[in-house]
Amino acid sequence: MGAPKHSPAFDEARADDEADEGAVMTTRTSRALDHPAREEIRLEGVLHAFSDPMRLLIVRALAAEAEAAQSCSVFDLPVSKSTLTHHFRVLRENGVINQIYRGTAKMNSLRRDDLDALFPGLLDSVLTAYASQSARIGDGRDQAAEG
Amino acid sequence: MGAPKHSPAFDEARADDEADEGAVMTTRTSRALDHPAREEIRLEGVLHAFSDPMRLLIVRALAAEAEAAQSCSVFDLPVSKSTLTHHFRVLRENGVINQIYRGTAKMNSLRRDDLDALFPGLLDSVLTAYASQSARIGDGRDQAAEG
DNA sequence: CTGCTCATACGATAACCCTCGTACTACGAC
DNA sequence: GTCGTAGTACGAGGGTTATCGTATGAGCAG
Repeated sequence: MGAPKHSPAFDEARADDEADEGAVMTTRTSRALDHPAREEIRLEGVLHAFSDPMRLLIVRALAAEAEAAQSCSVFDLPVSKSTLTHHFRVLRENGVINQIYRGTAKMNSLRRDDLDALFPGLLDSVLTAYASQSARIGDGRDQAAEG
Repeated sequence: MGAPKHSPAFDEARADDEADEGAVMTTRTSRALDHPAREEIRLEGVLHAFSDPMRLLIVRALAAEAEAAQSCSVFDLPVSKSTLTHHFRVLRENGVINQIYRGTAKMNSLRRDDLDALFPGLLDSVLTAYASQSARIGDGRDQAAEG
């Protein structure tokens, strides 16, 4: 699989678009994260990102709160923080999510516009399919009682 | 990936043909291949099966000739026979395709009914997305000349 | 400044995947 | 029976992934 390797190149901080009228504006989102451009997103990469149960969980949670980005820590997943960081990175590098720093937190949101533009219906199909499957067999979180 | 591990005692299908117990034997395809039942098909597995370029090629070819199953050898893929067998197995074990023996040949067909029933729209989304992406950047087969 | 929290980086480990070549079996034709 | 064709099994290689623990850096509250 020719997944994109981790490139050490970092873009300059161009996160100064949010004009802050507040008094406190010491430092805001100085670190930048590199996301693939819309044209760079590959179907295989997106499908690979979707093919992990943990990441499917994340995507579903993100889709449920599409209007508001969420920090990495609001997810109640049975993995360590390191693993979570890994999964978020996979999702970001494959163009599935957008991550921006906001103070110490990092807010995540689905790149719905890009995915819908590139692969119409795909994200919805996957989300619907996942919901349907979770209803059938549970998703390993709180559906443990199926007998 | 935490999805289905490969058990060491998995490939028992060939010895389990049970043809002697009054089987009708209308055809000589005594070798049986184990496919997951519809309820056994997992979304992660299907997405994983789709997340490989070679398998995407196979799925597209199968979808193009949906009415007729095709043997493994009609695919003109730049991989060895062993690798092809591997990919077909992944597709079969994840519920994407159906394989039946027909003499020395093995006919492959998409499990469209099952996939559509379980995950409505997913297969079409993937096929459409793949066609669209192939038109954009080529898939290494027939879109090589874009200039 | 010190401490705290969020998240990353860095190894490290174990498992997995894609690819291959070679040897083998199953089926049909001669 | 012998041969050829279609596909598998086995075992290996090289690379990737998922998971973890621990150490580190960035930002905020005292």
